[in-house]
Amino acid sequence: MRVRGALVMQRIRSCEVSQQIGNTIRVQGWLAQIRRLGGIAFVVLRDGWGSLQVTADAAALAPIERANAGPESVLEVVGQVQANARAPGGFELVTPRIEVLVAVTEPLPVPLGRALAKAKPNALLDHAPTVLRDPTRRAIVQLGAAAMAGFRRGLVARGFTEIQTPKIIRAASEGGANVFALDYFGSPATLAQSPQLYKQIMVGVLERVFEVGPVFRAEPHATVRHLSEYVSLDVEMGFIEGMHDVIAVLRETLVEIVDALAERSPLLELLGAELPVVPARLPELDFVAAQELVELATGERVVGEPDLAPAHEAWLGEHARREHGSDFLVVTGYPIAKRPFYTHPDPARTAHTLSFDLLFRGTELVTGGQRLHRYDELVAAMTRAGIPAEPMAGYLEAFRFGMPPHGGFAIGLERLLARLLHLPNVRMATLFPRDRTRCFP
RNA sequence: GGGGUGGUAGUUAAGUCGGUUAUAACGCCGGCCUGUCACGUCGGAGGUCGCGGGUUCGAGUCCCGUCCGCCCCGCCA
Repeated sequence: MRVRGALVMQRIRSCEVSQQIGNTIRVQGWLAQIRRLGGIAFVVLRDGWGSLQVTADAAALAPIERANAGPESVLEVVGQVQANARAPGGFELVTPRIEVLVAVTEPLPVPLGRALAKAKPNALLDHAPTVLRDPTRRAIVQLGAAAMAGFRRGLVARGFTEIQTPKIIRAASEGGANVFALDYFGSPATLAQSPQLYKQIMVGVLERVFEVGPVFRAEPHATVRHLSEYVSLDVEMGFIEGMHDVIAVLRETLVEIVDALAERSPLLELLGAELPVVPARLPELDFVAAQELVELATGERVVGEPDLAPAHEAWLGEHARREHGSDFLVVTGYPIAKRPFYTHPDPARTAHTLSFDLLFRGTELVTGGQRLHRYDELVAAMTRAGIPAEPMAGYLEAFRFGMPPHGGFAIGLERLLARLLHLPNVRMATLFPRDRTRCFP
């Protein structure tokens, strides 16, 4: 191994350095910080996997001084890995030879590090391209990746096939006018609010399917739990006996997600996250019973209302914590008036449905349920909802030619992360959030 | 769409009853410091107080208008 000459040393990633004790290695990354103590200085080098302390004397820092290289400059360092109990992680790079690959000479718009915790959300989002480099911000991204990996792993193990459905579609998938319209070669089209209709069609093909992908909502809401574009973790499965088969898969999927997150415990610790325990059976509450509980506790008149208000969901979240020791609560049997046309009514009480919401720490995280699968019933439901059949011809074709009893659910990824990590705003769980007033960076 | 609230240095905030040169912390720059890991310490630079108009001897502060953001509700994951 030679530092100079025809042989180029292999680049070592920060996460591999602990296996290189005693070796002279080459590392590359960003200058996170220099702590100067006079004759000795500690250079913190960050790469895509973590960070590494480089211990340098004044002479070794000369290239940085010459280039006037400030925070976020891109560096290459060749040095020897030395075990040292005084170094973070128990090792450091000594006798370094530092080369400045890209010198950054202006201060960051939002300094990384401890100041970040106090910055306003807007400043963080405006400067996401650099702010995301902060270890706490990128940990959120990494945990999101882990959650998606757990979701996929669990479903694949249960015989589900991952699909990708179109995001440019003819008609609104959920009904309602809150869709983004776009020009499709001169014809009107919209961005998909949900893969709902397509994943149902695919139940007729593969029985069990799932999708990880973006959905688009043009609702003019402005709250800490809404985005105009978010990632939906969608599941749909055929040949169910009833809604509880769907809830069972949801529970198992949550276990898989939590397990995958648990494998990233350093990231969880960095963010102070507490993983929820998924109970052996998710606590369930009927919609009307939930309303009665809220009414009894708060004195507000809520029985008879078609939906639960966010404040009531928060109360129910605390109720689940108190009574069941659970961060999760399944609310079943929502009124049919507030559910989309494809929702299966409850045969025992037709004003209610075989559908459910999953509350996670008091926030609506999942919606799911059993769907209508008989063609005639579906057409009747569409007629009642005032949905024209013509744009839905493809959807209806699947049902005309035999669909089994089926159901599914969708998890909002950013909401999961926001509640998991106690983020004040769902926007903080997104790389580049889109909302009513933000379409940049 | 309705309601509430805010805009002061790169970032976060203070600024009293309208009164002299608009403060502080972090960040940035410079000095000192050989085991830091929120390093410490001394000094320095950095401002169209969102914008426009008005009241006043005098406006960050009061009034009117305007722009932009944030939070809540409706709706939703």
